[in-house]
Amino acid sequence: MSKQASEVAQGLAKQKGRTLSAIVELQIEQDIIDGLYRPGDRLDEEELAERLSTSRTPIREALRKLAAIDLVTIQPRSGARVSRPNMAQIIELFEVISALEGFAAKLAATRATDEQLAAIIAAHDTCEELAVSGDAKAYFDANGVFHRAIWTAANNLMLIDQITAVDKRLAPYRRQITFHPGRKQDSQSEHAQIARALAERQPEIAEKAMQEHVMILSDDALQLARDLRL
Amino acid sequence: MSKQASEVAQGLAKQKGRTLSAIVELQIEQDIIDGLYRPGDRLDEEELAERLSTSRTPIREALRKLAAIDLVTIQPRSGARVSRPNMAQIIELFEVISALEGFAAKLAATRATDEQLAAIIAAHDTCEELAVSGDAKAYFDANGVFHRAIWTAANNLMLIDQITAVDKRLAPYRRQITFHPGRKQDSQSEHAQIARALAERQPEIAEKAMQEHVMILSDDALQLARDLRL
DNA sequence: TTTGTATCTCTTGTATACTAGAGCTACAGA
DNA sequence: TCTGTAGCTCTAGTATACAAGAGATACAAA
Repeated sequence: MSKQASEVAQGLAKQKGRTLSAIVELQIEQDIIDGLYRPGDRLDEEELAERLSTSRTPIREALRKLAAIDLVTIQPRSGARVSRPNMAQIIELFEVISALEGFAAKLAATRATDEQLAAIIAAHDTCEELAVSGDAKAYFDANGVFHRAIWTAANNLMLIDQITAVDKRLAPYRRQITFHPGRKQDSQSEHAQIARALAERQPEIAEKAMQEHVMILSDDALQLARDLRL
Repeated sequence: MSKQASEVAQGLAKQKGRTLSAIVELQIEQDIIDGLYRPGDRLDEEELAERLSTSRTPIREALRKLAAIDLVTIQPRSGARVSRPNMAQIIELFEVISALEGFAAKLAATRATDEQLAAIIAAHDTCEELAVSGDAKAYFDANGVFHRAIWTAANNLMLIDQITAVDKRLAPYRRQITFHPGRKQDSQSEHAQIARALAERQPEIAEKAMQEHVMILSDDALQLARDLRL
């Protein structure tokens, strides 16, 4: 885990106007989302401090912030670990995000500007191409763009914050899902249904379609979590 | 602001198994929710440290955590203030919480145990009594109990976390709403509608009723925010 | 009077030193 | 061998010292 991260860390040019604490926070968060640190991994303060060439103070502040959004779990006098939700909690998180993303789709159906709608369609088209030709990683990224385009079209920044927060916690599990064979095709037809509902400005249909789309991911994620012996 | 808080702070018996940092966090959070610190108020580290009889370190960690959940806003090298969402953001937050609480009601309609349903009805009855006889503060608290009973009946802990997080941010605005004359009666009939839908196990109706109930609060909160010249 | 700038102050950001509790280790007794 | 406990070690929690940037202040020039 240390080699690659270390190099990334060295590349951290001291950014202006940002505190070390904030830079460290972003770095650790990204490492967790990227899977460099996996759920359950210990996050030793001194080790991190050395790796990121700072004192423990900014590390501690960063860990506290990550703990506040539940990406990290701190046991008093024992230390920080990457949070490892159990199966029940993963299901619950997917339920929450399905509700939030469903709501986003519902709002988007009535509020999306023409440009925002166009962006959604464009993202959908990209997914379509990559579903056939591209590699799994590319499709995963394109999928993210599609979803975020819908969040944006809801025109509610607080909602985006909220979805993003939950999304981060699910990242370690959600990441691998689209790699499953056959899933891409299914996902595409679901996306198509959602995109159509949005284009036709049908809030209820868009909401329901999105909710179901997300909950199907939940099943896959659970399978994955099971494979990882959670 | 300092007098009352100071006394509260002195009352902080050093709790076992809890870090100072955690105690301080809870204290500041409660002070914000209680309205002791109002949106926009400056949170001076040294002043807080003296008030709570600690060094700056636990204060800083607490403030960082509160900033992570957006209850506090930190401007680098300038300090922390109680977050002050603008009107648009308040509306957005109410939209988000209406979606989440609506979802909770929907889940509760199918998942609530008999005991949980009984608790909801009981809370509703308490509200009913207080709407007629009690003071505003008592009604506000009972209202909270009613809502939380529904969150609980959704049987999804992550959802509760999420709702709670948003609820905290709205606390300064939501707090005064039930004080408005006449609102209590309206609120009660809405509660009755929700309770009935839950008892009859009708998810869609419960969801819609809850969503509307919350969005009506939004209007009141906005009026309040306007009065406070936000 | 106003505006620009230099300096100074005051708070925050970071590092380091010190304290203390959790959990491991090793040894003694059953 | 197993179990309980003493103590030891190692990391986290807290305090304090030091650095640095933002914003205030005061003065000079237009």
